This record gives sequence, C-alpha cells and structure tokens, in this order.
Amino acid sequence: MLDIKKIRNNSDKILQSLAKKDKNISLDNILRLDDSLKTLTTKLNELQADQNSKSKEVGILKSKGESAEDIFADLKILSDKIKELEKEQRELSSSLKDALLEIPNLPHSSCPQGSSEKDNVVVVEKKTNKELNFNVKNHIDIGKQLDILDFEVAAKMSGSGFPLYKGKGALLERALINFMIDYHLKNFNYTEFFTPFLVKPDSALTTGQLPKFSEDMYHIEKDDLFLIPTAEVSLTNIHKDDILSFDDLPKYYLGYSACFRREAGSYGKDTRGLLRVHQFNKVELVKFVEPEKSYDELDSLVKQATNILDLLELDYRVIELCSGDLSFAAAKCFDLEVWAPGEEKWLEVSSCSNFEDFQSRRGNIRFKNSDGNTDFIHTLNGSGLATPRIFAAFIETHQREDGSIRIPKSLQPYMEISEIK
RNA sequence: GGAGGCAUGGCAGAGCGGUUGAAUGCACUGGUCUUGAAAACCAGCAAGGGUGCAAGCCCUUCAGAGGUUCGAAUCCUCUUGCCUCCGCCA
Repeated sequence: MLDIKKIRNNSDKILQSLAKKDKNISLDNILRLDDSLKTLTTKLNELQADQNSKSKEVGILKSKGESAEDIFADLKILSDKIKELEKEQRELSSSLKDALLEIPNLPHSSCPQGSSEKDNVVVVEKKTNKELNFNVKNHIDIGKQLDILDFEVAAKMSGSGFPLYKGKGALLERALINFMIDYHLKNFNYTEFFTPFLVKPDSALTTGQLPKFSEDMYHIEKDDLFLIPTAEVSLTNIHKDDILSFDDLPKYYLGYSACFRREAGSYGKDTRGLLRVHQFNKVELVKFVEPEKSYDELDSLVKQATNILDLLELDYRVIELCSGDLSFAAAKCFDLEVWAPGEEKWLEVSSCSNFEDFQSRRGNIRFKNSDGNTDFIHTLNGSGLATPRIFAAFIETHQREDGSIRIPKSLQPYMEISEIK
C-alpha cells in the first residue's frame, strides 16, 4: 500500500512512476476521496472538541451536585450531528482504503524500463556443465524410465498439475528441501519456521495476494481460509501489527512449505510435467530490515539463492526484471532461472524481491528506528528455492548416457547414494 | 462439538457511566550524584490523524464491529483471539 500523504503531495510524480508498471492506473478517485475525507474530518474534529468540553462541564457540575440539564439540549444536537458525520467518515475512509489496496507498488528507479519480459536484463549467466553429446531426454521421460515420477497416477487422484514423486524421486525431492534449508541455516543467520499452510484473508492482504488476485489461490470456503501460494505469506505475517525494536534487526526468517497455486488460465503454456504445477515445495527466505539497508539485503539475498544453484552444479542466469514485468507488490526483483537441457528452456526457480514498505503498510509492521521513532519496516523475500523446476533441471542436467542420474557431492549426504539408476 | 473464563500502553497490572489517554510496577531515555559503574533521587516515555514556520493546539484509539446514553475502557449484542474443563481424534 502506498502512503496516502505521498500520493496527496506528489500525485504527478507517483502517477508517472506507476505508469512504468501499468499505464492504465488512475489516482483521480483516490485524490477525490482523500480530499473529501480530510474536509469532513476537520469539521468533525471541531464538533467533537465542542462535545468534549461541554461533556467535561457536565462532569464538573455533577460532581458539585448541580443540575446540568441546560447543557443537555445542546449536547443532544451535537451528538446527532457527530454520529451522522462519523458514519460518513467511516464510509469514506473504507472506500479510500479499498482503492489504495488496488494500487501496485512503485518500481524502484534502478529498474530497467520496459513493458514486458522481453525488456528484462540478464545480469549473470553461468554455464559450466559440458554440452551433453548423446540423445538428451526431458524430465518426463527420465522420470518415467527411472520410475521416480508418475503423472498419470497423480492425475487419477488429483487431476493434472499435481506431481507424484516415487522411490528415489521422493528421496531426491526431500533431499533437495533439506539441503536448501540446512545451507541457509548454516551459512547465514536465519531462523527456521514451519508455518501453517492455510491462512486468513487478512494475511493474504498483507503480502498483496488479496484483494486483487484471489483467483490465483485455493480458497476453503467453509472456513474462509486460503491455501498459501508461498510461505512468504505466513512468514511475513509473523510480525503483522508488531513494532520491532531496532536492536532486533535485521530479522532473517526461513521456512519450507508446500505451495498451492490455481494457475487458472495458464493451460497449454509450459505446463508439461513439472514445469507448472498446482502444488509444489519451496524453501522461502524472508527478511525484515531497516529501510536504509534493504537494497544491500536484496543483493545478498540473490547471492544466497544463487549459491544453491552453484552447489547443485546447475547452469543458471540471473535476470533483473524491468518495471513492466514486476509483480504487484515488488519495487525491484531479480529472477533466477536454471537451464533445463531436456526441455531446452530456462526455468524460473526463484524470485527475489524488495517490497520496501509496501507490505509492511498493509500488515502494519513497524519498527523503532535509531531515533526512537516508529516507522514502517522494509520486507524482502526470495525463493531459496522452489523444487519442481529444480528437480526437472537437475535430472536433465545430471543425466548420463546410460540413463542414470549423477548426484553432485553437495547432495550426497542427504541421499546416501551417488546416482539414481 | 459442549460448558465456562479472559482480552487495557514495549511488558506486567489498576480502573466508580462524567475534569481518565488511562493509577502503579518493570523496561527504556535524559539528568543529579560517582574516577567510572551500580544504587538512590529527579524528569521524560503509546500510536494514528488534522493544523501550525515552530512551540503548541485539536481529534481518534483500552481485541474488532455494532448498539444504549447528553456522555462508554466501564452497560448490551455480535465477531475474533487466548485460557480451563468435557467429548472426539492423527
């Protein structure tokens, strides 16, 4: 959520900046509502001040045992008027808030300009694996041949888009998750969480999934709960409505979760096998940091996620998203993509974003700064990483001519085998 | 699922329908004292909004939403959360 004061005072600049993300945004309605609300509030405050002072007089008279009947007539009129204005104020401010919740975050000035993914910038590209000089298979064929993935059986019970990992495949999936969690825990100062997978609407509002993107999530109607599309939702809401103390910052949180996404409307495009699924596993990193440091924290976040790919011996690139390709809540974002030689495609396996104070305003997450004043904190998150596409790229990259899969050194302790065959 | 209890400032914890934004303690900040620290003493210390160059002034907020009343932290209703007991259960 953007700061209404900033919108009020710099509407042209803000609109210009928003247009880099979405040209169709208008602030007219918001400015109009804000103006009405301000006028109304000023008037209401005057009446309330009058009411307060007169009520105080009543208190004094009563304590002396004197009659206050004369004042009551005045107060009755005041009271009626105030109730009327208060109702109007409630309506106005809730309309204003609803409108503000629909406005995306401003892109950071350093983001490349552009309207779509075509304008994204490759900042790092690292291909260290040798070209495979045999008949390269894709992950679906490998999965079938080694009997580690079964999409047919999964579809029988859940429909398409729900992978079933089997045998060494299930082991590999579990090993990847544990390896990634341990890596971040051992090398950086993260606190591990295992969070709820279902959350209340308010939580999804904090991180920006609601109100605009309710169609993307699974919703349990009976209990009004949403299945989390990412652990970002639960991890960020740990501090909803909190005021964190400056000495406790930065806070680095990590959590594995299953992630659930409806992916409505994405049929047919890159949906084969593990490429786009409704349920997947992800280790998520979330940071709560002071505003001055959030861009340094973004850099280190990207590095931390990237290191995993180095250790898994995968080919990858880091993409800096252009303004037009940024998500709703992000001010700046880097995507990590791995090369899948069987699919012959780059697969997005991580998204590392700085939200600045966009989420913290929505979730009312604040901190006491070094001056002792409270201010909204900056939040960041990054996948570290999402498994299904890692899994696909992993078995495609490490496949051998004889059909087996090589397990890199880093992962061997987690699997206790050096190959899947 | 059934029965009951509770919800107040960073924390703990008072609070009669009326000069209560809210006693007190802890924590925190500044000062006095001290070579320094501790202790003691003094002072300050909620958030949000409006207005003003500023000092300041005004308004709102006692889980949330409604209601009663001239006036609500205090009374009523609903919602949410937590706790205790019973039932069920991996």
